[in-house]
Amino acid sequence: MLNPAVSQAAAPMTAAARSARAAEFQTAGQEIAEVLRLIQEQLQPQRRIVRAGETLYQAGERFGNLYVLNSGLFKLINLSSDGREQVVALKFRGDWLGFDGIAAGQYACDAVAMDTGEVWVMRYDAVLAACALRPALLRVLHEAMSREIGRDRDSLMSVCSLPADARVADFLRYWAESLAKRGLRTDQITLRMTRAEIGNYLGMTLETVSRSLSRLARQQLICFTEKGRRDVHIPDVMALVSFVQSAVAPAPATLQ
Amino acid sequence: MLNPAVSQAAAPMTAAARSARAAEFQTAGQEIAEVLRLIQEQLQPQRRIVRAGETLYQAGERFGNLYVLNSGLFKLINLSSDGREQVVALKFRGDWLGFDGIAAGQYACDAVAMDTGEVWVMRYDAVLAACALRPALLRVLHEAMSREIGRDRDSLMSVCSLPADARVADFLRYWAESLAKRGLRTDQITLRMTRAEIGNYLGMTLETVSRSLSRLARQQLICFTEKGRRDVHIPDVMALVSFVQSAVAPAPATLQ
DNA sequence: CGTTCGATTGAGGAAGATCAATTAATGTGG
DNA sequence: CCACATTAATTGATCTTCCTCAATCGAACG
Repeated sequence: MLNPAVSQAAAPMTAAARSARAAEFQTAGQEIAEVLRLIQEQLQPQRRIVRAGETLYQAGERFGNLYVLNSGLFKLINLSSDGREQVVALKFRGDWLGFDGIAAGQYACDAVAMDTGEVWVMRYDAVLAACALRPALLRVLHEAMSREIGRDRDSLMSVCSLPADARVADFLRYWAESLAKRGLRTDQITLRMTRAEIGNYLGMTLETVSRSLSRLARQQLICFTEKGRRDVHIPDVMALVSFVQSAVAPAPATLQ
Repeated sequence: MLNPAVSQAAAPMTAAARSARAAEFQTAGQEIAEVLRLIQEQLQPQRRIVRAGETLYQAGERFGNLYVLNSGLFKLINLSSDGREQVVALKFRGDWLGFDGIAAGQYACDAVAMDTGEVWVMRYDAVLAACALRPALLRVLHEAMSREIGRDRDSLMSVCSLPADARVADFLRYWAESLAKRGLRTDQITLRMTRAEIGNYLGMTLETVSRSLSRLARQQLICFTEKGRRDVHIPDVMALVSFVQSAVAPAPATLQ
């Protein structure tokens, strides 16, 4: 978009940087588990099993609950007043859902499960009451909201400043790192979105998504499993990071 | 981008819809004033005058304060790990700043004043303490965070689903409505951003911003004042809304 | 009054959208 | 389990939007 697309093999990363990143994710995974434990203890939330395609809440619906994802995967679909609709966020284990409803007293988007999962349901009032007794819980709540703000802005930056291939690469990186932070396998990703949905999320057409994935595969940054192109194997997440960087800082022209 | 650009004069809006929208903004303006009063009473924040160009906090700086804007105008500039930087949000009277710092314990962006203004400075801990005593304050805080999440997503949608001209129109509409909600004059806007900054915020080049503004002016959706092209006169905000809609729902082909 | 920075406008080119055809996966009823 | 229908994905050809490069103009400022 703004920057020239650079189609090049990615630069490698040092082993030190690699293990630092891995350690960071490991502690993050522990934190997520701790937070879930705290929520469970303090709020005794109602558990709800959702299946792929089920809607947790819908845009316009009266706000009242907050949700925490214990397992599974959600997409949030925003609708504008003029009828556009778009995937604006993805939610993984440990993420909260429903914050968007607090401001106006009604949810601003649809929360749709992309997989079977378990959601913890809590009345917002009950959360507030528990927070009043347990400051740690309030801190956790605010951290979650703050993280959501930060993530939304990162999405905006990706869409605004990266060319299509890098945007897809950054999307895969984000997905892989989200799994890594939760202690899940990161080399094999099952994309539970169609090309059209990915494109909708990233601000491009499904054809461009398909072409970008093909190009990334041709450059060995990803590979498809033998059965189906829904599963993506990422041999090295850092290579994706480097690829995005190389697209931003185009062609250093043998500078050192 | 995703949708075909439609260059047409905008459809008018009913007087009823117009006044409903105006009333909505008036009550919003009162709410903002009330919220500011509540904050002032409960927190007795330290006041700080900022001048255009001054930085309230910077990315990476240790988090500790939250801020509320009593007057003036701020931009938030996000920086990615690979060096890209982008305007990701604008802040008006009554808006909070600093939420992005809660999650990681350090701010994630630069907050830069675009105008002389007054900022209220509060320790995050002090805010939490006050919230513990006054549930209304906690509600206000959460509403502000929720609104920020919602706004960020609207930005994302605009960038992902609108062609350049509509994106600029939507930007002007957002700015005008932000002023309207605060009881300020909405027909005359002083853009305190260069074309380059606007383009950076909207994900397009400064030339495209310039051309889009020229086209909007040619269609009488905006006009420039005699002195300078920094001031934009918007004769009818609703016409901008209609223009964006017409770009989304392309050419109904004389349907009715 | 020249210098500088920002804005405008034009010409050409490139990334990505659109249209279209083909192939692969998924599902359905017999 | 297969034939068929349906939906998703890929790939190619063409067209549009917007980016890039460049020149000009205007405003602000020392």
